[in-house]
Amino acid sequence: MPKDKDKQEVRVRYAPSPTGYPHVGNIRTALFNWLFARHHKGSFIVRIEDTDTARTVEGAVDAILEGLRWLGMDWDEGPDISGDYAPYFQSQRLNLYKEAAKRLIEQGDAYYCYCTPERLEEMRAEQIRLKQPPGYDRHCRDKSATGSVLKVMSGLKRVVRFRTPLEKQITFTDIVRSDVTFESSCIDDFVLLKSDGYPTYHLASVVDDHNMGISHVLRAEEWLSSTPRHLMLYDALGYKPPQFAHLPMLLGKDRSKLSKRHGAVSITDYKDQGYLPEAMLNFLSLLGWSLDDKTEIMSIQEIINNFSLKRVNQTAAIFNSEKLDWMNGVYIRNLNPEDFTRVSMPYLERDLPPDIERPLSAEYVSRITPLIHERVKRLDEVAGLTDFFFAEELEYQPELLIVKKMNRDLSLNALETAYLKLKRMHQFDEEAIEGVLRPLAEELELKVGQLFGTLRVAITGRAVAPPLFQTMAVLGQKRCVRRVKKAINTLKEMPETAEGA
RNA sequence: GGCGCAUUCGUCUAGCGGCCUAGGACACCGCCCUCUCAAGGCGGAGAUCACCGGUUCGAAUCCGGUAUGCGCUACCA
Repeated sequence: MPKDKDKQEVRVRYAPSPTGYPHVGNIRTALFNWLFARHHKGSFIVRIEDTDTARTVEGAVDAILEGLRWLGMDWDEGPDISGDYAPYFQSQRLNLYKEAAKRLIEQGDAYYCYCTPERLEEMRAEQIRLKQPPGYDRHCRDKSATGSVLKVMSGLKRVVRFRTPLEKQITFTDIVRSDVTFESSCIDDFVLLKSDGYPTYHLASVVDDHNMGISHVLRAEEWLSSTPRHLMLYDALGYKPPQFAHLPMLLGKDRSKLSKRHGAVSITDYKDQGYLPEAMLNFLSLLGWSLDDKTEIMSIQEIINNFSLKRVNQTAAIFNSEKLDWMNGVYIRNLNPEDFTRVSMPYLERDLPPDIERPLSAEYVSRITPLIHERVKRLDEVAGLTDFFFAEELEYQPELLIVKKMNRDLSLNALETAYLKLKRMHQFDEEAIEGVLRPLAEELELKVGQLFGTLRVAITGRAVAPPLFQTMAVLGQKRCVRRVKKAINTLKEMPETAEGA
């Protein structure tokens, strides 16, 4: 047989359930599916698994799609754009599942179960008490169907359960974990159709993956133990199963499943904190996958070109945001000045104190942002790093004005001398300022660090700030002179014996 | 409890029988650069490759067991 015969088109799917925010672990799964599809020039499909009516959250679908869009992941078929296998909401495909369930019942591979939740709970409690493996006791498995007509007529709720083969070995080859074997004797008669008419994940995903022509199922490792159930369903339904690849999970710092108490877990949180989508995508791609032993910073295209399930590892990874911060800094520094200003703007508008006039001047901002560009790891730091450029008046912590190896009088003298010099300047650009201040240090017999440090506090109100001369040039002569004056006054109000911080 | 998967520096990872006295990156420490902070450069510390046996001339790499972690064991996905 020619090789190409069994080479099928790659069709993968991301199948989130809209029960909350788009979790990064979940998004990482979406990413691997997307990378796999794009690498193989296949299709990436988004399918909404809204079969749990109780847990469905309003707006969750939009948030999920928004997360994908933000990262630049596009889909070929999905809830908003439809496609050849529409609809892409499972809640709109109920007939398909019902038909499948009906067929299984007729074939004898499934049956109605009338056990009440109360009975099931009691049964489970008893099993746990007796240290038996919990699971459905197959109470309704071999009940004749004749009695059920009466039960249905009397309004009794029922579910459809799979008639799990009692003794069967299920072996499959997982792309990332190779051969895995399960005994069907350890699997109970799981529910296929719930009493509300909705399918469980097991039935719905099998029916849809088959109907939508999915070639590879790439999902998190937590699904590994469910795979034999799915395989039995494929078998009973006469479907050819797809290939499976179970991806390593994402864990929190304490090695437990990543959740809200570990901090930000929603992809939207990362956007809000000022991570660039390219950095986020690069970082996420490296959680469980690697190109080689050294390459880390890669463009989306490079990742797509090189992505392979062969290089996906089997170990769960701890989501470590320190490294993300570093990587985001790299991406920020790689931005050209215009782009950095552009991406910073929304964060400035959002984070600067409310008393600062809006909208911000784009021209003014574009003169400030280059001064902090290489210092930023996250865009939500930008406002805190630059607020003194926008404030009219500064409030000083007096002790900051006395830098190390200085005292009150020395500082006062330095500032007063500088004040006079600055006031008299005709040109106020970076070179001119440096031309005045550098000789001044010598004149005052101070180290440049002492003079510039003192001035830095006077000009910015803080001990750590962007380079002095550039900062002053952006602020302008008037404001600089005014601030130095205020610093002088602040120092004068201090007792003569005052010490620096 | 049962079943399954996993186990290399604190973290992300490279490694697929000899290239490993285990490589890279983040974080950390030191030095250089320097007006502070960053960025950058250089250097350092950090992993008896979970443990115990076996196979082999030779094992992080193959096999078995143990331990630990994680997952599943719902009318949740």
